[in-house]
Amino acid sequence: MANSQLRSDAVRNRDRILDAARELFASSTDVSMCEVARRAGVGQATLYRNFPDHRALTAEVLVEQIERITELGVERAGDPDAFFVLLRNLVEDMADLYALGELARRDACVGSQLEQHRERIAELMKRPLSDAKAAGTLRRDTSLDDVFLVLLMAKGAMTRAQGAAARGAAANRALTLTLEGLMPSSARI
Amino acid sequence: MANSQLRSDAVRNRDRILDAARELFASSTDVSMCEVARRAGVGQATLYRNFPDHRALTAEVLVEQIERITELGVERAGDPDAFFVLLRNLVEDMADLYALGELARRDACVGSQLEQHRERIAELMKRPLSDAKAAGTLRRDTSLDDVFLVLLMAKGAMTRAQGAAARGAAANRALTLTLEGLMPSSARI
DNA sequence: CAACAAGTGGACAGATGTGTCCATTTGTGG
DNA sequence: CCACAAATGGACACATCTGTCCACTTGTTG
Repeated sequence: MANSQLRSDAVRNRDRILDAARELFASSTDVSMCEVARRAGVGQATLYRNFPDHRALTAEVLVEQIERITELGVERAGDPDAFFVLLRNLVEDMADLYALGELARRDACVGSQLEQHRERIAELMKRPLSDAKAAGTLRRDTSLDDVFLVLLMAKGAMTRAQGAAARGAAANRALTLTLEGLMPSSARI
Repeated sequence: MANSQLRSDAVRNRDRILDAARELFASSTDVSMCEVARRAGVGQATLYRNFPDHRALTAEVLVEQIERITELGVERAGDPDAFFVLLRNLVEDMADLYALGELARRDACVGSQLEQHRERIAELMKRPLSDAKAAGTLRRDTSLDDVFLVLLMAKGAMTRAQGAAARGAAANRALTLTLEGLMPSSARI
């Protein structure tokens, strides 16, 4: 590990910084580096040596989130209704770290890091998507792009909700609407 | 009018400021007062006399948008498929002034002004909503809250789209998904 | 336990944004 | 056309955030 070259206190500080960042990013989009440092109980120099700028810190926390989500997903990969389970999981994870997605979008870390995110989710959902279509539980014209659209829609649904619980509820309702639709089947085109 | 008490050049400047604000707010969420003043070709003092702070300016532009949207809607009020037409209109309007919604959410102008917005849209959609349910073109368990959820979802769908056209497309796809659902009717619960 | 390099904290410079102030300009009513 | 109040513009004081620097502290290794 690269970590083994770090002094023990340096490792501890790095972890503290990431913890603080995770906590702060979860609830608010506008967090200054100064604030992160204070919350972590370290000086600014320490923060900036570990993460050269605001973007780098965001990226690191984002990557962690991605890892967690994809790991969680891989387990269900074979499952017949994996598509729906995974989708719900993704959406719920977003509810936990709502502000982070917001942050990632604003910072230009978006370019490299978020594309990676996208790629991994695409990889994760590909099989379940075609399985669900084959099983007849999903409309045949559903595309991978639609999956991302649904994620964004769920994210939008959380906008006005306060607190992780309310966000989760809103996201779930949004997902249900998207899956089942508002029109009765008899009125469909 | 309160305007009749203003000097003619003052009126002109006020309009210029609002024009500039509208233009800038349409494309970006992060606009400084300084920038608005420069774009409008007025000094900062002029800007600040008309709108005491950032919030006041946002609110004014927001109110204008609300007026336009609701007016547009009132015309179709009687129409049998008014619900769907209005929903699509609202969503498309949001695509035009995407950043403004974002701005409104961030500024605490949300409290009073955005609640008003909500109220007016609620008033506007109430009739069409129950008409559509009565006509059988809408699921009977659809609530007014769902309408707002759909708006937020459409807004979310626009997140990654660049340019008004792309945003419009994303929003429309989102609306279609929400109305028709991703599941084939045979697979519904 | 000593010596040294790795690591640290807080002060600081520079950039950017907000809102205020006042000397000067410009419409307007008589 | 004049006098005056309304309106203006840009400088400025104040706040906040970013990222750097350096004198000092602390872990580590022999």
